[in-house]
Amino acid sequence: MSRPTINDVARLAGVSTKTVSRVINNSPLLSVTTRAKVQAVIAETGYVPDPQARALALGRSMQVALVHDGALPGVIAEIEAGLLQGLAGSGHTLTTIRLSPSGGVDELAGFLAQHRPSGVVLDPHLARIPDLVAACDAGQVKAVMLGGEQPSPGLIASQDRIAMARLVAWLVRIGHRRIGLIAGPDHSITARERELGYLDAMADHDLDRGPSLIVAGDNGFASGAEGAALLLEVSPRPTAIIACSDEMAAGVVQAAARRGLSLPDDLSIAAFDDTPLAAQVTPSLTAMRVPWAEMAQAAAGLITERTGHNRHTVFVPNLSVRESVSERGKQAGFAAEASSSGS
Amino acid sequence: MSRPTINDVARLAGVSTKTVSRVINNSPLLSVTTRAKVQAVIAETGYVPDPQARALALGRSMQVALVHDGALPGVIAEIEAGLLQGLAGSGHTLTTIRLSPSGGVDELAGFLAQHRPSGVVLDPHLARIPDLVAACDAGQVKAVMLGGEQPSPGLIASQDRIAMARLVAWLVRIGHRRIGLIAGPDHSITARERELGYLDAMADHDLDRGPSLIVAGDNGFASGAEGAALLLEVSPRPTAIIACSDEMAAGVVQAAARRGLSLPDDLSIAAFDDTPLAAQVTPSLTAMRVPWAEMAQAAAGLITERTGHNRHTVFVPNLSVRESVSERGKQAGFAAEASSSGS
DNA sequence: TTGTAGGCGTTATCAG
DNA sequence: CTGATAACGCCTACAA
Repeated sequence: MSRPTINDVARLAGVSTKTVSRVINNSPLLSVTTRAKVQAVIAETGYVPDPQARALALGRSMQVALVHDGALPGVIAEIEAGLLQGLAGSGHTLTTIRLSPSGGVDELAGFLAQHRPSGVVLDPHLARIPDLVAACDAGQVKAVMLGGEQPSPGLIASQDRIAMARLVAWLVRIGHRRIGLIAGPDHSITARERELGYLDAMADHDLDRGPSLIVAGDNGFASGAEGAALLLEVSPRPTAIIACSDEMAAGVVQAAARRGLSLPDDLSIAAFDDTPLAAQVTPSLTAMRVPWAEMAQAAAGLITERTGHNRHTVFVPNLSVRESVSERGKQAGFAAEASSSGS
Repeated sequence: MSRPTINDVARLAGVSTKTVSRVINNSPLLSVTTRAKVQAVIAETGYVPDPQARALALGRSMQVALVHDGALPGVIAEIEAGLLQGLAGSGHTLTTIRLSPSGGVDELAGFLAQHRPSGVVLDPHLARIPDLVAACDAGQVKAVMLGGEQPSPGLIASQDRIAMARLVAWLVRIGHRRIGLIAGPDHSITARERELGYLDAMADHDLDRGPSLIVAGDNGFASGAEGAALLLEVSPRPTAIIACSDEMAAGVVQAAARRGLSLPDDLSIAAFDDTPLAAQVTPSLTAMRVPWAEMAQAAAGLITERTGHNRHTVFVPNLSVRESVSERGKQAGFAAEASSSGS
């Protein structure tokens, strides 16, 4: 026979379909005996509710949508992995949709209206986040945003600003004074916070944070290389460059190497995010690790859970020390030890 | 009012719902006038069919599932991008599911039975591909496999074996004789073909292809580094190493750099796949470019199309020349070099 | 605590 | 060519 339906189960268990339905949905008002009886039949028959039928009746499909625009594939991959793990066993399915860089709002609204997912996870680097969140609210869909400092409902926060300040402080402590920054795109919330963290810390330490030390990037590899070319021209030359993404940092490495600099002795490089890429370039990158996968997993929980338990939704990045940063001042003999090595 | 349904459209157009249904599904037997009339109403009302209801009635949901096991994230990202593009505008949605490395067959079968996607795309590096394909067939779901030499229905082929042979031939032409290989995992079809291509070409050129020149990897970064460590011990030392994935090649770079080798002068490195990673390590990797995104797009077409037009489904990789390979002088002194730079 | 009737939006069947 | 009518599998009223 084909797949059993709820009616088959009901018949076999000698109850009504609604009772079976209640068992499936963990309705609290059910006698222990009927529940057990029904569950036995379910187990026997291998019955699984049909998501399509449920979606039709409910007006809501059991899928969560990951929305991104194709930027920072490494971060997206981490998020996807985290979501997949967080969703496993919840009966939810992961659907990925890619917004065209422009006019994504209508696309998203259309998708929501048509597919009515139970939740949406927004890539932290997405432009126009506020509009997108609004679209989700309008569509009665739980939206979860990843990244951002302020803990708020529907936000899995990461303290990037504080983390960046700590990174700078650490560089200062090991002797760096001229520290350049390759920032991310303005529209990215996390990119802005990282830049603010840099400014905070440079001010705290009373260091030069003039515009010549800050160049704009778009989080991509090429813009990292271009940014490095710019920063390596300023004089006095920075002894360290922080890039706001792993890809840009990889670009800095390549640009520096092509100019004949020896890394990390002539230039220290620090990255942010710490996706697998950070450990895979040479020299491996010291990077602030943003736990994207864990954050995504938490996001999955937020969407899945019936209760709006806003438990542990603030994450704090921590430093992965690798090879790309060296001490400054004394002799650069202290080869950085790989405290945490990637896969 | 809420979203218009097919009935609203029917009423407004003064026809039956079935007629509207026929319009939506491009049924050939429809008078031009009624079709036009209905389409006008559809345009006015902004009617969009409900995928859930359609899925329930059809017993098949308009989604295609990308199945992978988490290995080679770079390749998966490319495939995902290609699918997203190929699916755009087709009304299909992309669902990603991750199989646990073991026992994935049951997982997949369960998913198919429950969600009845219109198609499944299988990651080329997945173990147990045959079982998975069988599961798809059993579930009446179109399965498309990416990679593999033999063009066959449901296969988007890539001539990896030939491409690898060409890569080797090219290395030989520019002076390399001792060429090591870091192979991929046995269970991967593409990995096997790449290894065969290497053996073909080495035999053609009558070069040493003894077991000491071939080490097994798992496509991951770490295994590339480990493989390199092994290959750099054999004597005479290889002047070039081919890694069967970008990640492994990146590992070779790191391992070589840590031993103080200068790249590409002391060692040439070639990669396979040519995901973004290949261009982002330093030195940038010369790599055989496998057009995963295009292949995935073709896969999407195969699933989407009503007709089984097996058009252009064989792809051929081509070489991206970058920095990691250098010509080898005719004054072949591998022996001298091997002894001079032994760790 | 459990059952009955009806509807969610679409498609297929089978007449006209 | 077109249109009633019955599924598809589940869920939410409303009763009992």
